[in-house]
Amino acid sequence: MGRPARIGRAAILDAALELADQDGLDGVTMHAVARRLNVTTMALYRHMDGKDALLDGLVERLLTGFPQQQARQPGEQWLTAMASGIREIARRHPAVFPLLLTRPAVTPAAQRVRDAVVAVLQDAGLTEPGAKRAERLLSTAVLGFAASEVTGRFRQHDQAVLDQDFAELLRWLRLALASPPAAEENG
Amino acid sequence: MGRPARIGRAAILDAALELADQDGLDGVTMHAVARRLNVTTMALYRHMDGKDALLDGLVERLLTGFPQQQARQPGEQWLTAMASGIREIARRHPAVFPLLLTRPAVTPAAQRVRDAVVAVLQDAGLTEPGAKRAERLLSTAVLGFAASEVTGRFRQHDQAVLDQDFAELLRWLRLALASPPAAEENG
DNA sequence: ACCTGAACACCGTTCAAGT
DNA sequence: ACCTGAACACCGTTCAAGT
Repeated sequence: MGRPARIGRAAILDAALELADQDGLDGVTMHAVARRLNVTTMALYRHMDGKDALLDGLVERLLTGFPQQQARQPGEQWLTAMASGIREIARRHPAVFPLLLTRPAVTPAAQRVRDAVVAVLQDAGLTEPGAKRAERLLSTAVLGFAASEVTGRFRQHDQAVLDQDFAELLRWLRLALASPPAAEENG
Repeated sequence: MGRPARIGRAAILDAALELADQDGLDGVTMHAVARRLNVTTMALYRHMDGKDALLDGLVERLLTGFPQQQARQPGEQWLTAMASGIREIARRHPAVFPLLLTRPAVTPAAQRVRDAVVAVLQDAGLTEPGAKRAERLLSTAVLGFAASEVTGRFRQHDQAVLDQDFAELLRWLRLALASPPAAEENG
C-alpha cells in the first residue's frame, strides 16, 4: 500500500512563496512550482486543490507571520508594534502581500489574527461591537498602506517621506481610537 | 495608404471593461477581448501595447469616473461625497477596482484626481506638504475600504454593518483632518 | 497511495504575409 | 495602415496508467 510522499502541502507552499518573492505573482504557476520540486505538474494536484487553493495557502502563510499583540501594553505601543510588523511582512513578500486585501479574511488563520486585535481593543475599553468595527477599519488602513508602499503606488516618494506618512497614519489611528463613536449598534 | 481602422484603443477598453464586469479579471484576456470585437487577437496589438497596458487602461477608465470635488463646500461634505462616489465606482466595477491599490498612481489621470483632492485640503487650511500627505493617507483608507468591501474581505457582514463601518471611517478621517500634525517637513 | 504520460483548451506574443 | 494566418512557448486541469 503506497510509497512515501515526495512532496506535501508545506513543501509546495515553500516553493511557491520562494517563486513569488523572486519572480512576482506571475512567476507562481503550477508548472513552475512543480519544476522547482522536481516533480511533474500533475503531482501537485494530489496535495493542493488547484491554483486558487495555492494562492489561499500563500495568504495563510503571511497571516501566520503576523505579530501577535499582548493586551495591556503601556500607551498604544501595541499599535505601533503591530503595524510595523505588518509593514515588514509586506516588504519581505511584496508580491503576495496585496492578496491580503483581495481574498476574504475568513480562514482560521485570518480569524485568529482578527480575534487577537479585537481582544486588545476591548482591553483598551471598547465595547465588543466597537472593537470589531475598529479592527476592520484599522486592518484596512494598515494593510492598504503597506500594500500601496509595496506595489509602488507611492513610488514617486522616497523612504523618508513614506516613513513620515506611516507615522502620521499611526497618529490618525490613535486619534480615532481615543475618540469613541456616539452610538453603538450591530456587530 | 491604408484602410479605416475597425477598432481602436477606446473600443478595446470598452470591451475589456464589459468583460471584467461580467466575468471578473480572469475573463479579461487578449483573446476574449478580440473575440468580443470580432477581430483576431493579433489585431489588438496595433492599438494596445499588450496585456499590461490594457489593465493600466482599465485603471485609467475608473479614475476618470472619480468624483471631482469642489473646494469650499460647507463642512466636510466634500469628503462624504468623494468617498461615496469612490465606493459606487467599486460597486460598479468590482473586478477592476482593486487594481487601483496595485498599480502606481502616476499616470496623468491619477495625478489629476490627486491634485484635486490636494487643492481641497489646502483650501481647508492644510500646508502643501501636509495636504499631499493627507491625500495619500485619505485615498489609501478609502480605496482600501472600498476594495475590501468589493473583494469580499468583509463577506461575513451584511450591508447595514458595512454602511456603519463606512460612516465610522468617515468620522475617523474627519477627526484626523481636524487635528493638524505637530511638525511639517518633506513633501 | 503517490507519481507520470498523454492530452486538451486556452493564454500572451511575434512575424511574415495579405489588402 | 490595418488586419489575418501560422506558429510558439506556456498555462491550468483531467484521466488513465504505472509502481
